[in-house]
Amino acid sequence: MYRSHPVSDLFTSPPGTPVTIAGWVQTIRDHGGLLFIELRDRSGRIQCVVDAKDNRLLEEAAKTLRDEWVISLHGTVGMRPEGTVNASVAGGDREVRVTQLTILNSAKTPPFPVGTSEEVSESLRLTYRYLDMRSPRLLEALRFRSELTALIRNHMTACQFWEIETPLLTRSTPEGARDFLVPSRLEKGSFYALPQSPQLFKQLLMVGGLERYFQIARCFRDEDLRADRQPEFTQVDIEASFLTRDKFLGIIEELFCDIFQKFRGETLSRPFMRLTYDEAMNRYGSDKPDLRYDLPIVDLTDLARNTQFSVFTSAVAAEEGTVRGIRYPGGAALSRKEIEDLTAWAMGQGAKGLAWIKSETGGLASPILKFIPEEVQKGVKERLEAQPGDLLLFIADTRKTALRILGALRQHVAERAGLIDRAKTSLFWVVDFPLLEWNPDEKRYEAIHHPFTAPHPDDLGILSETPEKTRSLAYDLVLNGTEVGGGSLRNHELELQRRIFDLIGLSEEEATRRFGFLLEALSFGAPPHGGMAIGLDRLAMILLGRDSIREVMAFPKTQKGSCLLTEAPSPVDGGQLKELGIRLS
RNA sequence: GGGGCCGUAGCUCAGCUGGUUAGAGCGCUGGCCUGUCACGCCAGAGGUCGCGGGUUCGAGCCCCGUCGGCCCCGCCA
Repeated sequence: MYRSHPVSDLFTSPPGTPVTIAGWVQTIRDHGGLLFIELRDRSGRIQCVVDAKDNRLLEEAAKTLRDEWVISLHGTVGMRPEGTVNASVAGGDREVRVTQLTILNSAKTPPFPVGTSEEVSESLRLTYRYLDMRSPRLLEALRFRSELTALIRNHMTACQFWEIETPLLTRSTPEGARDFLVPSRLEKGSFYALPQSPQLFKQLLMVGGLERYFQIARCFRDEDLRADRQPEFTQVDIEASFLTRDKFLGIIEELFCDIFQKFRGETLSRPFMRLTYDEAMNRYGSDKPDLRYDLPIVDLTDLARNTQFSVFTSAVAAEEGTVRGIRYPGGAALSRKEIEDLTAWAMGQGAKGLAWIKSETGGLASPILKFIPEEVQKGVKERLEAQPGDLLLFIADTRKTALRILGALRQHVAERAGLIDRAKTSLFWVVDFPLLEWNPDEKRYEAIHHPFTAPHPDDLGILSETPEKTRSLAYDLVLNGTEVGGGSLRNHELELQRRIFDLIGLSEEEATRRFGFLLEALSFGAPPHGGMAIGLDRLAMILLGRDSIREVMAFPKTQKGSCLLTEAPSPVDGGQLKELGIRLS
């Protein structure tokens, strides 16, 4: 027998319990004749004692042990003598008195300290991921993720959703992200693509009458990486038939209530807040604002018109021109240099400049005040609800640019001013996204969500005349300023789907060539349906408070998409390429 | 495609204005030690300063290129 208990069970075992435990040697403290072996398994660590005066041979064997060797120990649980209790660790009040030691495997000296909190470069940890995994930090993340996945699976199954797998070898759909391609041997010159998401399949499942589907689905996108983006990642993919948008959102809300109850002990109130896209953009300059703090963006265009400040007046005179501002609580304390840095930061975001006014106990202060009439100053102060000690910041630009920069500035300011309460949860829906967006480069409309998204029924009348003003039935779920999920109701009527394809400049032949199978499916009695995809990795990352998605994946890739452990991607030998009919240029 | 930060012993780092033999702590190896828990004490080994080129009497340090890691913009329906 290798073991009778996981280590953490011993923390509550009564003294005298005979136990066999197995794991890795965390450390050995050799006092010459008396040895302490700290044994680690995935559940925890326990101190084990070997005493030469009880068993000299055992003590000699124990002396040969080294860190990270794999051993099995037999002994009895005992309480530590008075004065030797370590209150700072779990199980620090007891120890295992060893009577038998089996060496299961030796180990080379690890390239970095294993299982400690010491910081080691991430690239080294990725190269030896299996060693890094032995640390509580990574074990906790992987255990949490497993429990999260289990809860989602149980919840969805209990709600009558069926878990269905969809193909990983599928066809390329050039709309959207870049595909990873897989060459076909049987049909040389043709390629499969790895799915960016199971989007089309889940709609086909609805046409197939499955009514409620979900999947913990791996997705692949060949785009540049970020701290929260990997080339392969996991989505909780969901689709359902015969549900209105609000009914469907309710189902997702129940899932998130379950998640927050179990993992945060937090009871979320339903329904979740619904923010329209327009509200989110106008008030917070982002379609995924962090509402753990408010700090709204304020429109000052009408006031700016009545100044002699040419930056403002010329911006306002331009098409779509606007002046908007934001409060930086406590920002009046910033030095000239700090304000310059802030300006440089804003310009890095694409701002042409950053106008500012300090709100002090004595009144306002700023180099631009001389261009601003008294009553306009008063209006600005009131509208921004400026308190003494605040710094007021202004961007004059087109509406779109001004909002985007102020949205970024809002986040930046909140971080700097320490306005973000980490204990808070901000979870809400953003709804009524626009359906389409004009792409000036390609001179055509593009789907904002994806081309299967249904237009808002109230806007069907304006779809043809002003496509860009048409709202859609798309929705995003935003958690603490991160989009954790998004979806939409789909076009289940063939004619409407054809109209959308037409609007995004997809000719009938092209639409048939790419999505003919879907269009045909829609013609065979597709039910009203819609769904959503939740980013499982991101959700786990946020719930654990980690700042990188790599922290919640067992084997993540680097920013250049390589796996330092397996050294993928790698060249392949000529024979393999020949078989596939591929010649490298 | 673009911007920024980083690369010195197994690990984490220091290394001044370019100066002679590149250091520390931890780890490792050997020895001692019977209540430690970052055990302690003694001794020892350990370096392609990421790589290539250049400037210089002289480069870990300056310049150019390159490789790798991280963060960001673009990109990610």
